[in-house]
Amino acid sequence: MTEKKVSARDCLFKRDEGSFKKSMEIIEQYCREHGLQLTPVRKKVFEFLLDEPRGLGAYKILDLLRLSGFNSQPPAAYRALDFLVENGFAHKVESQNLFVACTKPGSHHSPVFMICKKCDRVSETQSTSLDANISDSLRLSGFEIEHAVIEAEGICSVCAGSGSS
Amino acid sequence: MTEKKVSARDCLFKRDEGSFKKSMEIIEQYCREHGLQLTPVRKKVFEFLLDEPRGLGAYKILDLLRLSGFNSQPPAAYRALDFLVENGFAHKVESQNLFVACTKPGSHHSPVFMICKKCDRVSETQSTSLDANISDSLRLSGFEIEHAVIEAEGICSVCAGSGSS
DNA sequence: TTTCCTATGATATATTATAACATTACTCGG
DNA sequence: CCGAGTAATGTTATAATATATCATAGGAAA
Repeated sequence: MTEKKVSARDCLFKRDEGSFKKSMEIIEQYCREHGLQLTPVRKKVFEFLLDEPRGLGAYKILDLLRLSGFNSQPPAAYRALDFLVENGFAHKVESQNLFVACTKPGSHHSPVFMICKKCDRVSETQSTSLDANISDSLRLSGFEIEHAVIEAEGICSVCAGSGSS
Repeated sequence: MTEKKVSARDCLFKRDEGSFKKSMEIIEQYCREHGLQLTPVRKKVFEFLLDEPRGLGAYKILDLLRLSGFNSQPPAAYRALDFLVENGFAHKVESQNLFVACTKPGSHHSPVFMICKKCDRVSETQSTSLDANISDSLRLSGFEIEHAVIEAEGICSVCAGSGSS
């Protein structure tokens, strides 16, 4: 299992500074406009998520909080994540019990994820048409969708291209 | 939360005997043909799943096994579930940590679920076109799908029709 | 019979998540 | 300033979900 994957080191990468800063600024503005409190813990957790394209488990986030001086307990991490998820700043990847930063923070939507089995990167697509298609299909059967979980596991284009099957 | 849902009693229902028997016969035959051992525990777990349209958690299954005289421990339930899932007789509903019987046992596929928030029933759609659509959409972005998790939460047609919003 | 393989038993523990109640900090009306 | 109300966080405990590990049993095959 570990053998099939590239190392964490190989895979870990930072978003370019611009993208990172932009996401943070977007949610800061969104919070100001909507009267939401982007407290230090919440902001820190969002930073962690922005910084890890493979997503983070709640307890990994808890570790990171502690490393940042937050002497937190599990509920602190889950509360921050609840806040971020409820307000559309982050998503939970249900099939992996991971949390990821949203690529369109503040816009409430049902995300579509692609999870690479080789590098573990979680990519959120912008495919609203896909989302709409699913809604339409199920609505035809009389089902009213409130929320959809769509998570594809496979090999991302980068890993497929690298040929090191 | 409990208030919004119909009672377990109201929602619980048995599949008609014919459907139940048919699913069991299908997997029995499939196992014979493929040299798979449908052991008593595995068969019992599949029966439980067939009997519960709302899906069952692993520990609920463990309870049921014990009530059936199986003095089992957690690994026994998970092993039986692994067998059923691996062979396409059951699915895991990732967003709910539940297991359900497959409506097309033995045919390996990525299921599409509709989960009703009112009655908790989990329905698997037969929409291969939808599945194909998702594959196509993501493949366009260079992602090779191996497995897709598609789970819609909302209100089923029965509950929507009953009007007791 | 011995070996091998598959399944199960049994014990322990890891991982993920929440309940419940206490405390802090800030706002707002008085 | 004071006190009430609210939102967030602290704190402790525990629930719920899942797996690692090693032991045992039982049948098939050499």
